[in-house]
Amino acid sequence: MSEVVQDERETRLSADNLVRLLEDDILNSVLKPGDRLDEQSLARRFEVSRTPVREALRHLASSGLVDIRKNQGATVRRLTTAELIEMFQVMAEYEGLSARLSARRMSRDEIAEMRQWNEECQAHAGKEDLDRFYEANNLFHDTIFRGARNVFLQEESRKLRNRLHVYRRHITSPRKMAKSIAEHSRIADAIVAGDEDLAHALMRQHVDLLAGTAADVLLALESDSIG
Amino acid sequence: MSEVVQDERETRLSADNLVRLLEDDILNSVLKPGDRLDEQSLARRFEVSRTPVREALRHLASSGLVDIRKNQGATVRRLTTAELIEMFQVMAEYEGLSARLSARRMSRDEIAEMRQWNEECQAHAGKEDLDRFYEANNLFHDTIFRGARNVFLQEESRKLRNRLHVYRRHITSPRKMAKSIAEHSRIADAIVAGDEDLAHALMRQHVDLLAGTAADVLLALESDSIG
DNA sequence: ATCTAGCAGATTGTATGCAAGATTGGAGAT
DNA sequence: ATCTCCAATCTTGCATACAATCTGCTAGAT
Repeated sequence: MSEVVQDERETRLSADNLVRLLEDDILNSVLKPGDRLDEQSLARRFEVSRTPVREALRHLASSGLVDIRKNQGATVRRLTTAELIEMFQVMAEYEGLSARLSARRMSRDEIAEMRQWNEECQAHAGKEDLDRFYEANNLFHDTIFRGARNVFLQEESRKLRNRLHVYRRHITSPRKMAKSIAEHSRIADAIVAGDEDLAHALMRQHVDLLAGTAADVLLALESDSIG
Repeated sequence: MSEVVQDERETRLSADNLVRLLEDDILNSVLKPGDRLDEQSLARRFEVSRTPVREALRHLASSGLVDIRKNQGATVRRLTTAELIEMFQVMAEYEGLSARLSARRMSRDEIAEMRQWNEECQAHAGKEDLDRFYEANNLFHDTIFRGARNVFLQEESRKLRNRLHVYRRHITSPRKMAKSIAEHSRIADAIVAGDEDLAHALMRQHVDLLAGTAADVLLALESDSIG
């Protein structure tokens, strides 16, 4: 055994890998909003020099997950309530569009898959298994995004969902699950029927938890603290 | 005069400035889709080292304007027809949402401004001044984005509009100007009336030049070449 | 003549050194 | 005791050096 014992990961990490690793840490709340991302510490932790770390941080910055301020380093981005509302509104629009496009383009297989995931939602809702419901719910929506045949939309919504992920979990409440499942059913029906306007509208309403005037009220309340 | 004569720009460019300069070059077609972005050449041109150039390129890559492939350098991203259609669909959704939100929130001043820009559109359309029409048209839409009070939406649509800019100019045809102006009027009316659903729908239709089934046809034609 | 292998040049990816700006802690003054 | 100012330390930003990979050309074989 003369060889040096390697880390579990590959021999060496590169900048691209760092992006994913850091992204994961942020999404899984290992790194929390406001946490400082010190270049040297990260370099030591991943056993690379500062250069690839810097590049990874810049990348994360332009995808919105971290903040970089000149000569003051990077921190995990903290979202204000106002920003969250804004993002949810856009997310609702993405989802609405995906439903509209799916109503035009979805394949038989995907329709079956979509219905399958909603049944899974129902199963986990029955057992009040929040985490698994959340997961099945995501897969239901994913299927509709795939059915939309719009890679750009899929990618943009993926990025946005990543940014909202941490905050989104807390919103899923037990009693809303039943309501969600019923809404899923109606959305699925509209898609199968090819009624794109209905699919769009139903999906928008389904996702936009803060629909109606609630958003406007909160927006007014917090508008000073937007920075 | 013992001091060294400085360049017209500030004494020194930093990575952040580079992002904007390169962005401008791409948007103004100084750098065309497919062009190679050599790190050393750019470093010489801007009189900095490769490090900030690399950071700028990574930034542009994650905002979608350039492609970076490992060990093969950066090129100005070239969009396929299919990708363009996808992006226009999303852009239409952004615009639709901005109209919806403006119908709820737009101020009196902004309403006046919005109508002003459409009159400007009309003036330039009369003289068949495509460039100025294009500009006034953009400002009309900008006003609605501002009226929506959603910074995130505004920023995302700005990024997307940048990416589409080069391709978009060519789409504006003389005879479509009159139609646009009429549609602007109806959108403005819906916003003023506070009819968010109508504003949303009208704006979507207005922007989605490839609406209806045209997109699907082209998508089917090109779907093999999406890579 | 064409195809392949291998070497030379060029370009990107990473590491490290150095300068400029920011943060923090303490000493002195009020 | 608290506030202010200054300096030591630390961190980031940029430059340069080195390593790894890719590209393109040439030479040789079939």
